[in-house]
Amino acid sequence: MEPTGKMNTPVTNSTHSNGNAAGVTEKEMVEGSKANQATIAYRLLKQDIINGAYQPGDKLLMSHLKSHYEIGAGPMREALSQLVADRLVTAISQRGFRVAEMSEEELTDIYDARAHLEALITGLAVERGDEDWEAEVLGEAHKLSRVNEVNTPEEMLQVWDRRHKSFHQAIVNGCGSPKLLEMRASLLDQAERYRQLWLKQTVFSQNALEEKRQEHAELVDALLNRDKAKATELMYGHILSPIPIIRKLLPQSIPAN
Amino acid sequence: MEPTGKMNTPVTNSTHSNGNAAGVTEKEMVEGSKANQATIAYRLLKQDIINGAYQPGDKLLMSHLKSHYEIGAGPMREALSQLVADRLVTAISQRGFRVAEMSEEELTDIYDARAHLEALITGLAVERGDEDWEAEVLGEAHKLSRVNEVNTPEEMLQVWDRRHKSFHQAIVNGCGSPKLLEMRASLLDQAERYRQLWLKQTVFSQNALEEKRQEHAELVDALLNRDKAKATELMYGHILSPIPIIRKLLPQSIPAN
DNA sequence: TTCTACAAAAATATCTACATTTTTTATTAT
DNA sequence: ATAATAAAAAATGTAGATATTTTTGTAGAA
Repeated sequence: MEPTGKMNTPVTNSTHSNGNAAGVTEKEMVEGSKANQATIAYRLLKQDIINGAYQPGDKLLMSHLKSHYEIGAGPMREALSQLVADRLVTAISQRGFRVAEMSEEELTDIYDARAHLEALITGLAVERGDEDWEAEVLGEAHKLSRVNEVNTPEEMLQVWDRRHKSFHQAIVNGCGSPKLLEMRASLLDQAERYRQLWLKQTVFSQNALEEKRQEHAELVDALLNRDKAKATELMYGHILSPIPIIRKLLPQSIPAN
Repeated sequence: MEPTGKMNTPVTNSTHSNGNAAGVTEKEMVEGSKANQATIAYRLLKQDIINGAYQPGDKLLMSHLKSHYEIGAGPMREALSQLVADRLVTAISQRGFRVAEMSEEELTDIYDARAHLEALITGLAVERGDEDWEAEVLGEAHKLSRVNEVNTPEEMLQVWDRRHKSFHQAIVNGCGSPKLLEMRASLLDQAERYRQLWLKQTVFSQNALEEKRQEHAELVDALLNRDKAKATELMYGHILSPIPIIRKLLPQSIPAN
């Protein structure tokens, strides 16, 4: 099956004019710049899978990947194995790689896990967050509430999504645990394809947007009042709320080629 | 620096006489057998890192890895990237791979995250576990309490560790969330090098062993009584308890070569 | 001397092109 | 239809080429 929709195209190693004026250490410079082929492939492919350029279950033919991304088989395999670890791709030895399937079962599990984890982390943030954390949360909440003066619907979607993510990120950043944040990030990546389905429904409905605004306001209120019980409960519900919408939109798994 | 201690040696593809008598589907057979080179490398290297065959910070020279595990650079890179995802290895582009450092900071973070997560999962298990779950927990608890009639100290260590792990696994299996279990497993892998330090101290001290027995008994009691609050609290404390011991044993990070 | 800057050499990491193995598809005979 | 076989496609692995980093050595300046 041919991939659908717009897809990433490899950039001929964006010269990335590393305006290295001064005050940048050797290490910082190097780490920021030239990634290896495997890393490039990983990023492009991950984006394309999340954005739906490939369908769940699609076979990821090495010949196609090589020519499309202009990357050799070795680095491409490296990228693919990483995506397997991320659960966005599945592999069977000697039979190659496929885009991970989506299912109602997985939807339920991911969101259940996310809700519990995000609630846990939020509770810790309430206990551990300092004034800077409060300020960040408030600031991001404000920016999110002001996503109106935007141009196209497409832009609206992207801006709202970006700020919504930042808002939640600001909240959880207070938890003080890098490991919990890593796990949360991983789960969020796994949820991303499902989230995309919900996003369109929500951002383009004044009703839904207003509802979210309300939830966020209550959340901020509980957070700043350091009401742990209320904050965790609100967060739990907030994360679970998209499930019914997504369930309706979930593509029926057609036995992919 | 030369790797220390006993280390895995590649097996010349264990012919693995696949006694495929009957009733085994094609798929089941294939998936169980021949893993590719990258997978083999991943398993061996992961074991060696966890078992301390390499020191934290050790450089993982491609030339050494290739010759020692008798695996080419391509598959080896694939394995290494996966270990980077597991946080057991770090990578810097064009400068290769190193065994991840260990630190008191990370110890604290991992155990904090583990304690919260295991408590969360235990709470869910109490709510969601069925009779089979109860039976499994009870059974594993019993087997763990009977780790006496063993031979060598080395065997004692291994048997106790294995059964202790199974006991905890039986508990969390009741939570009903594959994703939460995955995250827990990942965190457990990351904790493993720290746990090993604690294990020797515990298994070879009658005092410590008795204490653990006590904790486990209380835990089982709370679980079977479906006392969620008590079970989660006990579990939280149980997971955190090794920290002081490990902290003392933690090797001082010597700037590795 | 002692330090610094530079250049060359060596070591290392990474990638590519091709060889090999395995699976899948097509074809033919039963 | 079914099973066996051959051909094609695909996945995986290897060896060697290329690019990058690190080390070493040297000459000049302080």
